[in-house]
Amino acid sequence: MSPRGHKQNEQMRAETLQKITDAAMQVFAGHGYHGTTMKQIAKATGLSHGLVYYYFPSKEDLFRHLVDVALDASNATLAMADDVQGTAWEKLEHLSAVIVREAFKGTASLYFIVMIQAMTQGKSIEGLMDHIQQRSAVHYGTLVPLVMQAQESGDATAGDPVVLTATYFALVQGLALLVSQEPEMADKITPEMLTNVLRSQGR
Amino acid sequence: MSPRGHKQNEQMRAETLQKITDAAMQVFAGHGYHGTTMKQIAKATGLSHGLVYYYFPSKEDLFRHLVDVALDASNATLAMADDVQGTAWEKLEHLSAVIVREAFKGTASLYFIVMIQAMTQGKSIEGLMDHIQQRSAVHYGTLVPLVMQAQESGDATAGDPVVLTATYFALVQGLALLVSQEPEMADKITPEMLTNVLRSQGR
DNA sequence: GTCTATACACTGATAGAC
DNA sequence: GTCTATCAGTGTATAGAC
Repeated sequence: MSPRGHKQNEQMRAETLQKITDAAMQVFAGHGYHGTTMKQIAKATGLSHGLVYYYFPSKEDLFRHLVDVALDASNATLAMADDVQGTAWEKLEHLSAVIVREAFKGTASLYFIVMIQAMTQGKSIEGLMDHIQQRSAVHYGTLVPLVMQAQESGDATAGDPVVLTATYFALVQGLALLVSQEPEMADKITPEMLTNVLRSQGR
Repeated sequence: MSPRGHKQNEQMRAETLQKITDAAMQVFAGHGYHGTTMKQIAKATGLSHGLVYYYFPSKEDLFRHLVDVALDASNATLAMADDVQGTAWEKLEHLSAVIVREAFKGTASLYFIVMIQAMTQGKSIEGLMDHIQQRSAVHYGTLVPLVMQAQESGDATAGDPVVLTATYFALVQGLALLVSQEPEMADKITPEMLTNVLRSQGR
């Protein structure tokens, strides 16, 4: 095999992997973990049933992969918020703007649904809940300090910053769920609606 | 059979029905619709597998029943908010207080999870989504007018009242999801956190 | 009303041809 | 790498005894 042949193979493999990931995200988001069959996923990719097992050893592994994809995306978005310049409050405003602009539309919106699926039916999947909890801790690690800074400057409302951050996440997830039911809502959500849960009265 | 015998039978029947409903709510909330087996439910009630089918013709019907129980509870809570005296804003504050006090603890918290299950994996259940959408419309019917009044008096923030109401519901659902993952959060949620999404700045 | 036993369909996963 | 054929296990639902 020539090096080029190798590279082509690897690229093909990556493409197929991506195709399976996308299709699986779509199907899982619609029917949940247990409600989704490997045949459905295979059909959605246009590939054969057995081939999916060639890329993922089991349905469970495939689902775990999707959860990690979703968590990676969340991490990336949160990390980005820290990179922009400005006060803590401005960073939070920017984060909210990015979420409203990107997270509720297209494929990204499915990430939230799959995460909710995992949270509400992941009991049967060994260690999944713990995995999510651990990786979610990273989210709090980046957002809580920002909220605390915003509290010190008087922009954010008082109270336990961890609870406040959790509320912010809760609203984002709730809105994602709403949009999944009524897609036309996606365009009506504004960044202010997100920041309002953090905002101190009188500002 | 004497009339008394009849009554006793009916009461027994009602009790068994309630027992199945409660157990099913618990199990479905933990594993989702497809992830739950009728055997699990039977085991949770302590009754036999076949008996559950004597009360509910199918797993689907049982699940539909649970969804309706949850929707009834939501309706009752919202209707109660309208009954208290005071301004529209005070009614909303009262509603938030009731939700925080009751909805996130005990059995009531399972209602939210089952509703979320239904929304995120109900595609396979014929007509369920439409049913939910229709009954949810009633929720909006009672809450939107309240929000509009609160906007006119300047208590609630401006913007499409329907979207604002949807955001309120989204936060409640998101918080219910949060509490299901971290029960200790239940005691840290305050009514103000709910009303904040509606509150106009400067009040 | 309640239980046990069973029929039947489906799904996750594997084996082996190409 | 990709496909088809197949198996073992499980789940819904029913039948029939008590």
